[in-house]
Amino acid sequence: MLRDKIRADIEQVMKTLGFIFNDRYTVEEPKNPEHGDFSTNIAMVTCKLNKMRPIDLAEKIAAAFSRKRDYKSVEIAGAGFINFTMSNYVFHQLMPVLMYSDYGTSTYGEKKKVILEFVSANPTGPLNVVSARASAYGDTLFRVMQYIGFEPFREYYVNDAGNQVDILAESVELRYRELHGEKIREFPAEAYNGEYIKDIAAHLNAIDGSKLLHYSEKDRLERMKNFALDEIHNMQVSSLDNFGVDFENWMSEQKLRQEGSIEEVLSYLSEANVTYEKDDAIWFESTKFGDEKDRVLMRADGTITYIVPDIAYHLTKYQRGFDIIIDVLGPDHHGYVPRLMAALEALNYDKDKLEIVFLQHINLLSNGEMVKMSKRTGRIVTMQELIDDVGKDAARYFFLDRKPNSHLNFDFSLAKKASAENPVYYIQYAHARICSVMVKAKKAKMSLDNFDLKSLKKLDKKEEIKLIKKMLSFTDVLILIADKREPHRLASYTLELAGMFHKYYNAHKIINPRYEDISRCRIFLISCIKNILGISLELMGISAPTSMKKKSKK
RNA sequence: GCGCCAAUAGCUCAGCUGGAUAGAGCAUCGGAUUUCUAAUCCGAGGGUCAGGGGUUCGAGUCCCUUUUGGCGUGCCA
Repeated sequence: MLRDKIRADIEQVMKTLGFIFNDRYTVEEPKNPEHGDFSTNIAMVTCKLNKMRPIDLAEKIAAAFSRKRDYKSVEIAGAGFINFTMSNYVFHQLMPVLMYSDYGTSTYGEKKKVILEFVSANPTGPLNVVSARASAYGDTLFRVMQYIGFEPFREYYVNDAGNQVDILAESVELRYRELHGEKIREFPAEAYNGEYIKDIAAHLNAIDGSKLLHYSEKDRLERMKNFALDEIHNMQVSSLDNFGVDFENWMSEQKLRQEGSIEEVLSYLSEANVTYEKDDAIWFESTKFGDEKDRVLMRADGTITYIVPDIAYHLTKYQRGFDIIIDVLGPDHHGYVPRLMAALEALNYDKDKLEIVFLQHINLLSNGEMVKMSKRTGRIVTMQELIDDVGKDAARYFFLDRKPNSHLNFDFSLAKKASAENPVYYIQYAHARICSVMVKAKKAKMSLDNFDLKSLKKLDKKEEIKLIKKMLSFTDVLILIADKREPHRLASYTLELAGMFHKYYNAHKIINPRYEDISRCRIFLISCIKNILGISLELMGISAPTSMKKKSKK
């Protein structure tokens, strides 16, 4: 927010002085507070353009700034940095916006339509912790984008057709027949073997009883497939709901197929002249577009491979008019990107609109030992278990607070124990603490009614200015998150703000009956902090409690 | 073999389009409550940013290379 002002001032000075510049320079907040509030490298970046030594150029620019009231001091340091220290009133003047309940919103996104596809786990079992990571990531990115003026749309693609779901049906069938006294000697290795399959079979049996035994195999499996898909879908929806995640749309592959999209894709590709027949199969010449080998579209037996509906699905994203298409995928899918891109290119779609974000795997540990997860064997830790044990808030924070592209180790048993030490409590505590102080303030008859904004100048402590600065940078953080698709930055930002508050709280008394003016200014300040913590938590899908229940110490 | 991703403190991880003395939490050790919630705060120790080159005023960040690990390289999805 302030950064824009500094940039504008810098460019105005450069123009007045007749110096050449481009937008390659930066304005940033130096780590070292001795270097002022903001710092720019413009003299170093443009010295060659202006044929001057960086120091000399910096001198001239700084001199022009010294006449501006908003700047307390402008100094040159290092190889040619220009360090700005703002007058305190600049911060104070901006403070009222920090109180707005929609502080940070903007029109930055220009109503661009964004489709965010995430989770999209196979409908063959309960969601696992990997989906929890995807949920936390996708949903928070969605909320932030929406907050700053994009028009995002959450979508879950359901692979409810094809091989995997046939195996699902067969797995249910085995358990069903078991219920009817049949002994299954050896459960096939490729079948789904989790307890939930038994539950589904039992549920189905409770409804249909033994009548399915008299169906033809085809009809029976069809019934089992649809029943299981339904049950699992409900399980997934409920876990996601418990995690605070909703989708605008669930796109069914079955439906896509029924609508004839498969035939469409096949004919488009053949019209584009990029298919051929070999070994009785139909191939897509994806190598023409950078893929490492050609891909089969239709097998000799007339069934299609998964990539056809996948292409069809992606075409709908274009046809529905999205400006930005974001796929959030697991790392085991990166091999498939080139063939998808190849298809888009072959069909003349703008592949630059499609962005793929890869979330790296989670190494799940239990008591320090690696847990191998597999849906088939049923050895998985489900998202629901995670929510039950760690709590929605902590779980969301935990999975959000790391950049998408790094692997992460998650010790499940540790997380259960350590939940009280989770940073999310630190943040929530800051929020609750402020609420509590405000209740106290009310009792002390110190309200913000008739508050004179001019008195804010009494907030002149170093920590106070730092806090205001931090809050003013919130708008920049949100933009950065949306642009770089990195919602983990919100977790870090919120943690930092909470930390700054806790330090401030310990260093300075907020309510002091002897200094009512200052007290009221401080109440104003912490109200702003509370506001922004609340907004951040809401964007992360984490609750903002007004009080914390004390847990007994161990 | 080829391709993608990663490697930062004992552990888990940050590090904004390249910026000045690389940070936080946990763990370890030592302190703080006549005071608005101690789920807090203050302090200490702890680093060859995997190794080596390069680009430039300046590299944890960009490029090349080596090493290590994960994943991919199906007519599974």
